Amino acid sequence: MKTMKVPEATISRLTIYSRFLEQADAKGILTVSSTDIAKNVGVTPAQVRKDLAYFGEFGTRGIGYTVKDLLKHIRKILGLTKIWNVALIGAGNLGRALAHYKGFAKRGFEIKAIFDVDPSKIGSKIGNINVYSMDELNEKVKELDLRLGIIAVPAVAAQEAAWALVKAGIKGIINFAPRSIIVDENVILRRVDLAAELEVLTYNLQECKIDA
Amino acid sequence: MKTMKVPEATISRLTIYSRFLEQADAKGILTVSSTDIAKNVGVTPAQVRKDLAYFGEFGTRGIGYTVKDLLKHIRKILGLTKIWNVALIGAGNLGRALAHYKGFAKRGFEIKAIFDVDPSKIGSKIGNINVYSMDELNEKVKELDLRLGIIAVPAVAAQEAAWALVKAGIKGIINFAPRSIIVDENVILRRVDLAAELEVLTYNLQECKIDA
DNA sequence: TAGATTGTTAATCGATTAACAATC
DNA sequence: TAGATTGTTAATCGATTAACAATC
Repeated sequence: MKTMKVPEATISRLTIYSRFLEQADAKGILTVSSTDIAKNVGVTPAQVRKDLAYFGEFGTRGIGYTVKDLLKHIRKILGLTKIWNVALIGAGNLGRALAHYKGFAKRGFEIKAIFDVDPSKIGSKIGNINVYSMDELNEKVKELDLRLGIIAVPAVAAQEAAWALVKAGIKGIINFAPRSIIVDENVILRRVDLAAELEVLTYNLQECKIDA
Repeated sequence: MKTMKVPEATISRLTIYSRFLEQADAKGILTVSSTDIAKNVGVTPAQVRKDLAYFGEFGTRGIGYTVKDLLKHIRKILGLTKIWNVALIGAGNLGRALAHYKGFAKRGFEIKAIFDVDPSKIGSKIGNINVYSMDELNEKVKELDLRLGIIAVPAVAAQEAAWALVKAGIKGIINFAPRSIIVDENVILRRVDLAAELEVLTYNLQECKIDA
């Protein structure tokens, strides 16, 4: 293994491999080959081995990978060995759903506080998470050790929410609002545009004339 | 313009460009340059022009692009000139949120029916959308002209939901469950893994030692 | 040992960027 | 005309794939 720049796509795939490994582990499978992983997640075996090779040698030639070991290594690589506390901005429909979503906690992400500008929501609870005023963001980030931010506000409010998060010291943000936002360059920003996913489908469907 | 394979990434960027153009149009801006677009969405101007060049010549040298025209062209390219009816599988928290999410309807995607296996949910409504039994999927797909499917069920049920959608004739599917699924090769499948997005953040945060 | 599978290199493939003639 | 900006080509960059020696 030589140290070199790891493609972003490799990181995304590592999370996908880890999903498969969790399933395999749950089924009691002890060992998997790169081909097993590849078949399940829809990539080539070479791709799997290359992705892992950026970080070390985790397998045994002739045998494959020990499921539990590889899972542990990938979790370490992704920084998932501890709990990450999350600030959620926006207590609307999407925000409420994300607050309830079990998949986060299952992977070590805990939404510890929700923030909104709507006075009728401030002071309420979603599940057992408090909804605070945006004015309390700085304070709560420190108090609750919030490290990540999720923006689930309307498009017009997205940039402001991002600035507030950055100002409060949050270094990793996911933006669910359908608008491009900018942040300091030492902050990691990812965009999830739900409608955009559907739009890629419609492009492909009409392209293939399936729909003509 | 020569006809050649269009990268998937180009399609995703077109949706992002269209978001910016909508904002610009709302502000009354008549013309934008590739540099304007690029700055806003975080790519290079050459990238913008290349992406558009796959589909035609939409600009005027020395001037730029007419906002309304370019928006219309991109919508046409993406197949957004008509309404797409959507089947949503799963009436849990995530499903409920997606059912309420305004961003879909705003872009011509209408969730017309929700399906679940839970008898306590079947027959109820989420917003004004009926929740049906999975047994009714085939029938409703025809009756309501459903073209796209969204899978928002637990991981263990995802593959079964996918098969049901494919069997019902759905040709484009978005999978929100954190599990890889397979579909017929004439079906377009996209995966949205919410926790995976956070995991890419945590990788980057520990990588940069911001967090050491 | 023979069969299987890794880790790694080199070759291929594809996407992005830079540059510039065309032209408004 | 001079300045601006497109459309497009060629060059660069990066990621994927194929192949195979290493080795269990």
